Amino acid sequence: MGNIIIGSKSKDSPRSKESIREENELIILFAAEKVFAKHGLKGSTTKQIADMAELPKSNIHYYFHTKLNLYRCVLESILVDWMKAADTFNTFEEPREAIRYYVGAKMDLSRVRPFGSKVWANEIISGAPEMEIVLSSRLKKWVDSCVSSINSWVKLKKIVDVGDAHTLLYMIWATTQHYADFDYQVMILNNGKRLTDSEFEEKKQEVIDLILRSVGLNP
Amino acid sequence: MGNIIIGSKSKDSPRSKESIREENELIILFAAEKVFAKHGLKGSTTKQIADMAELPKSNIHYYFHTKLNLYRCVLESILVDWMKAADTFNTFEEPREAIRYYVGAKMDLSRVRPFGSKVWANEIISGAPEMEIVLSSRLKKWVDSCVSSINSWVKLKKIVDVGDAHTLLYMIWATTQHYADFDYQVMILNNGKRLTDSEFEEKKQEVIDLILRSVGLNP
DNA sequence: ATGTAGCCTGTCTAGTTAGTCAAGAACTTA
DNA sequence: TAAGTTCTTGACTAACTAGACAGGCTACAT
Repeated sequence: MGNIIIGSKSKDSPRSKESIREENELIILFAAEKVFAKHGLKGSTTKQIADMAELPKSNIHYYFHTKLNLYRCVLESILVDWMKAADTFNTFEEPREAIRYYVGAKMDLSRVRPFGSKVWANEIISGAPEMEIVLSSRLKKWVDSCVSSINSWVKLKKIVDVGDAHTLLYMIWATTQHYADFDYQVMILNNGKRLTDSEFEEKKQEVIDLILRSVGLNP
Repeated sequence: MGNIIIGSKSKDSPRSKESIREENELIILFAAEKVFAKHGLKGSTTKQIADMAELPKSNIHYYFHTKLNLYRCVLESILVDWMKAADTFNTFEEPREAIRYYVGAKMDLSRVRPFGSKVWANEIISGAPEMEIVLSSRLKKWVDSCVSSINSWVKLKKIVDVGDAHTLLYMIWATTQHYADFDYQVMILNNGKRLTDSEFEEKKQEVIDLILRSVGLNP
């Protein structure tokens, strides 16, 4: 009894120090992501996070010292996933494939990790007080390379002239992240039912097609 | 001296009780919109709002009683503007004009009232605890009529088959509101400079063109 | 087995915050 | 001008919160 508890502490076999820290940090990060997504940095309390993680509040402070530090760790951990998706944009020569894969990857992220997207959304809406440097360095650099990809496609007449390439990029971000950030609204307007996996795959394809057409490509 | 103070209290001529209440409520609503946009409901303090409004904290409570009530009033006041823009969608028969005007109106709102958009974004991200009823009644009804407009355009072959009409609607919302909600990010990626009015007009046109093309219309 | 380093947690505290209240100021009306 | 109403505001309070900390516990090396 109690041997096959998955994702929980086993009371039978002792855990190594290393795995204890690793596991607890992950549990806390995951719980914090959820709570921060719902209430923002200031609106979240360490008690809420502790309850979500099913740990005493002191543990949160033991592992992450301060709420702000935990918040930054959550943002960083999300960024890792985002950057992976971002890479797909520059691994394809042809705009059709690049857009298809990038939009698909962003939609998948919205589905799999909606809380992460929400935490970032909150952070940006609040004026990115903690992530300004990331935005103006890492993100800016990636966006610049993206913009020049798009511009080269325009020059080669592979897509129509979209004007400022940022506009296209914003449309892609905004639309894909909408399914994470505003999932509650999407649910209500879907007659109160959360999108099923197959419904979501449909929407993903529709979004890809809309965006492909928006740059003059036939899906 | 002090007679021509615009938008501020004159110390010379006494104000009528009626205008005092009206003016102060507006000042507080405006200040609250700004503060709530930045910090969310829980993250904002009545002291911050009071400071923004340049009034003692007690005045906030005198006029709006509780923070939650003030928050609801802010949301309601934004909704009025949103619904006005929403109306434009159904006043045009032709999809090209309907989309052009609706997207234009939403972009203008993002420019003129970015804080309002942010407050709503925060509210939806948090699961719309205060505005659930508005979403599932007023908004749902409007969206349904929009969706049938779009579907009829598809049936009449005026636009391409976009699949679920909601997807198109979400793309329009997400993209236009991006310029309000993520204005800070937009600024950073615009080399740290806020978009000028004429730059914004350019982007507005680009967004309109992207969306028109996405449904198979030639801008 | 025994020491030590790291894990765990209940309790405490200093600081913050929403909302109250009472007393006074300003406008209104008769 | 005098009474009545509404506006204004500093001071206060009860509730909450981030974080500190001491003392106990557990793994692990020697």
